[in-house]
Amino acid sequence: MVRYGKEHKAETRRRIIETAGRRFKQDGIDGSGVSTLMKDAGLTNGAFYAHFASKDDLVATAIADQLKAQAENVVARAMPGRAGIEQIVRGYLSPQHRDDIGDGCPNAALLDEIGRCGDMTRQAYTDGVLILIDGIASRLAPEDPSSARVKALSLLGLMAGTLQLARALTDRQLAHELLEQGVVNGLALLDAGLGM
Amino acid sequence: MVRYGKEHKAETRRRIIETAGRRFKQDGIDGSGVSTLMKDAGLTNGAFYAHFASKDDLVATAIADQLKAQAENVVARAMPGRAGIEQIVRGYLSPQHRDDIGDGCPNAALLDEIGRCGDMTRQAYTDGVLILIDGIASRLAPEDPSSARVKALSLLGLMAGTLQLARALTDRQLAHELLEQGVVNGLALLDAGLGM
DNA sequence: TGTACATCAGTGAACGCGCGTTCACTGATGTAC
DNA sequence: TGTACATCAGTGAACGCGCGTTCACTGATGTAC
Repeated sequence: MVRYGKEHKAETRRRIIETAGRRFKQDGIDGSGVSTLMKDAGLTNGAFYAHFASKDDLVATAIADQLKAQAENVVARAMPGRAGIEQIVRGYLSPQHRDDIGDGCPNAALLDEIGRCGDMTRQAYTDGVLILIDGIASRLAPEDPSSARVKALSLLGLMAGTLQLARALTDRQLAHELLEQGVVNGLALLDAGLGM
Repeated sequence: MVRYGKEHKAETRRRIIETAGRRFKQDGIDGSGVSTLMKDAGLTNGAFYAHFASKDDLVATAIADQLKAQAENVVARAMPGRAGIEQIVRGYLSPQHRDDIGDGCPNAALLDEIGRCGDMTRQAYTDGVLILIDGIASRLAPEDPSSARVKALSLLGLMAGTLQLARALTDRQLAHELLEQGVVNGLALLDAGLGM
């Protein structure tokens, strides 16, 4: 059953990182045990430490991976220019995204837990979020993306907080209205930047 | 040592709820064990179930209490009218609030974890957040507060997400710029509502 | 080509520990007579 | 006023369980001769 070679091991590691990313988003970091994470990847708990130094190591790695995937699959694939950001905002603050935590944004799923993590994880998060943000900033100000970094970051904060709030509310109708208001707010934030 | 009477027991219960609220915000819900929560209140673990049916029961109670306290101590005590909201936004998105999680906003500290909780806790949260929000809405539109509910809710989402993001970043300078941009965004959101 | 050995990804049981919860008990307070 | 008993807030040990982590072992694959 067990195949051999560096290639195979790297593939297994990748599988653990991806399934763990999904599990963390669904059940939280503290809510996901090593045995469960390994079972998700089709392995037993003992193999974990051949791939990662500790659970913290996996947490940092999985968060970095989630942000990278988001930059590549969501931000980079959106329509070019400002229209792309509008597309991103509408997709982010949609009922589908609200109801699909496992495939959704790691910021919305984990931000407050990340804030409680150690330096290593928070550094991995910071590096990852900057990559994500630069994709948005380069659409906001193509000639000078770094000037738009903070604005892009604040847009992410708005979106993540709004989605978290929509997920926490038991009143579906109110949550829906909140998401619509969030789109309005997000787009207004963009327009305020045209003269920057 | 142990005093007697319904009065005393209610006082003890109150102390548990308050210290637990602080501990949850600092270490997370999953990160706070019953023994630790009771030790915080100066008691031993065994007494817990004389006050609460389960940990979930305390979680729901503490979250409701936190939101009520925020409505009373922050929102209700701010300056009257729109100036009060501006005061709230600036205080919320300040470095002091970023660095004081224990005394800070329960939304910023716990929102994504609340989203993963059961119906009972999320219902308690929803009820509590509506009280908090109504205090803001009645400043936004004194003649018809319910029309401004969603807008007030979206302002809370913006503020909570921005503060979480500022807490998660290891780059203090960037976090500071984010908070300042968050204030700009929050105030712009208010102004967009004047013609409503 | 065949055989002996080295490599190593993954298994599964075990470690000490803290979790949420239960319960027999303590001892101070309040009540009855 | 004094004594006997009832009440009950809180103690602290114990329950089964899952946590993160360790490690002796398995068995398929690759290498040497």
